[in-house]
Amino acid sequence: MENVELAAALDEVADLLEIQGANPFRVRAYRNAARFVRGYSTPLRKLVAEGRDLTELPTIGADMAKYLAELCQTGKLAVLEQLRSQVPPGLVEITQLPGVGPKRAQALWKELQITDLEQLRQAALAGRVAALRGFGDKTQQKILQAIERRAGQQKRFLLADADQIAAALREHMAQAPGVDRLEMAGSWRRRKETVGDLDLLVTAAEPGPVMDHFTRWPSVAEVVQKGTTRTTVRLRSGMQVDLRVVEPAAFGAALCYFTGSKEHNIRMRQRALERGLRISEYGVFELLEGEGGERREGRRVAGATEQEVYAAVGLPWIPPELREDRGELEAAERGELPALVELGDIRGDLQMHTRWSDGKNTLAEMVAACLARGYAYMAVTDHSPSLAMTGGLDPAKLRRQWQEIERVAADYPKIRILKSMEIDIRRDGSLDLADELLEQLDVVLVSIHSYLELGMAEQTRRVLKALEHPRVHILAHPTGRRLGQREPMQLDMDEVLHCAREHGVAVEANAQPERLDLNDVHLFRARELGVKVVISTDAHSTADLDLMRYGVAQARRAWLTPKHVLNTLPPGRFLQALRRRR
DNA sequence: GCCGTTTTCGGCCCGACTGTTTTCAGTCG
Repeated sequence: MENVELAAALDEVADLLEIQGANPFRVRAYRNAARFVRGYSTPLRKLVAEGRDLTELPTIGADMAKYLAELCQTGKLAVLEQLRSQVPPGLVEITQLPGVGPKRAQALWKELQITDLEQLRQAALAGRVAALRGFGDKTQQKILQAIERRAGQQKRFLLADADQIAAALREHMAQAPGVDRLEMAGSWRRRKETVGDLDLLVTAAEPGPVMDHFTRWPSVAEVVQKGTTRTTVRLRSGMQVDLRVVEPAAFGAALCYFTGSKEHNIRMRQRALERGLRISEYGVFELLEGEGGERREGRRVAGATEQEVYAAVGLPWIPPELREDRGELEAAERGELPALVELGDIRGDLQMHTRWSDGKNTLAEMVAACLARGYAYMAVTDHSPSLAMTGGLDPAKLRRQWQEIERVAADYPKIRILKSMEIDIRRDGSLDLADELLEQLDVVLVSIHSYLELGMAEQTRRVLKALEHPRVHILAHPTGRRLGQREPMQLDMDEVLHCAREHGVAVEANAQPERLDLNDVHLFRARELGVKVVISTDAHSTADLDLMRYGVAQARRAWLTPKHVLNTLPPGRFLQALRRRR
């Protein structure tokens, strides 16, 4: 059982306990554990198999350790089975409706015997929901609307799509009356692979006109709520946007607060309390002891900038990509925050396609585009023959491509064009190109495009076999996932990463917005194990070369510095490092 | 249920908005 599955089980326990009305702190304990497990880079099943003491991990106490071991060893969790028999699982879906939380879900269940969305819809249509205590006509109406459009509203957006909406929003809001500063916060700023909503933060003398300007944006489909400090709208695209207006003296505190993550903020506030301070979106305040021992807020000691807020609790500024409570506060405390890799550090792109296979641009166009981006080298990685539908290159065609590479190279002496190929890993783990040709390539990139649904054992063996081939340099988009479209392959990633390290093979951080493969958690694990990483765009056009920033963003979320990323090296050292096998 | 130079009990982050209420609970981020 993989970490994400363990986390899902713990989250479901939390959901069901919450509907039961359990102690909220107990519920939180399950959620904290689930969140930790989901983001933890080492598979817990391995630690369990080794008999390690899981209670040494944060958020895991005696009970959680027992449950995790049970899940790893049996695939089941008795506590969860029991809860499912006590609480109808359909209620969980009901709590996911906006405006319906555990309390109302429980009322619907106990008072009206409602256990799923369809029953709720019927009850609401019949007007029985509005009659419940704590509900009313408006709530009933909202519930109905939420059920009707449920499919559209749950989705998360690819980071690249969110970027487009964010840019348009920024342009509109920059023209709002009296707007001074304007920043996008939230998971967008932390560069998460998908974004659920956008948080826009502005400073303005008067909030009213700014809120009005915001709700008049043509892309707005519905104003969800509107106040003097916060307004929420839903766009025609389905994206929800929150606008907050704050005073300049609180801008940094608000930016921290709305950037999150929630867990990072909680740790920051706890840290503040330990120092006799209180952090809110309005600033960092002294806490004074009142007459009766109660604590009241004193003067504001920080708030205008993020740097100030962190400094107030004795920390350096922490890059947004790290704010996930994955050890960044501790690292900041020790003065060991990583100097994260930046787009400008990248010296070459190592996966791209041309018209020789399924790319849209010619080789010469791709070379000129790479040069324009300041790269010192690039790898031309058209597909191998078995991917017929992409126009994969057979040996004869490959040799003709080499001739063209040599011709084009003569015209572009400032960039090194590396002969390469994205070679398909066949079902049995063998490679879709003869050894004799592999030997003539500068860079050998391998990846899987077929039989994605094999079981974990077989799929893992297949990849390991490919990595053991002495000519292989890079494993591209290792899990094959496509966000929102295709689940990752069943793959024992820890085995794969260990094997990659053993054989000196680099793993790719594919920058395609719907791939981002490996993801941040796997890249973090690669870094821990000392596996080499390359960041590549997998470009199919010159424009795609600009996707590099999405790969870099995920690498940053994985704490990678330039020294972890091979394609930050100059050409000579890059090739040396790439070919160093162990 | 977790956690501890405020340790084995008693805490556990903070504020805005809405709707249903007559002073606040529920939900959300």
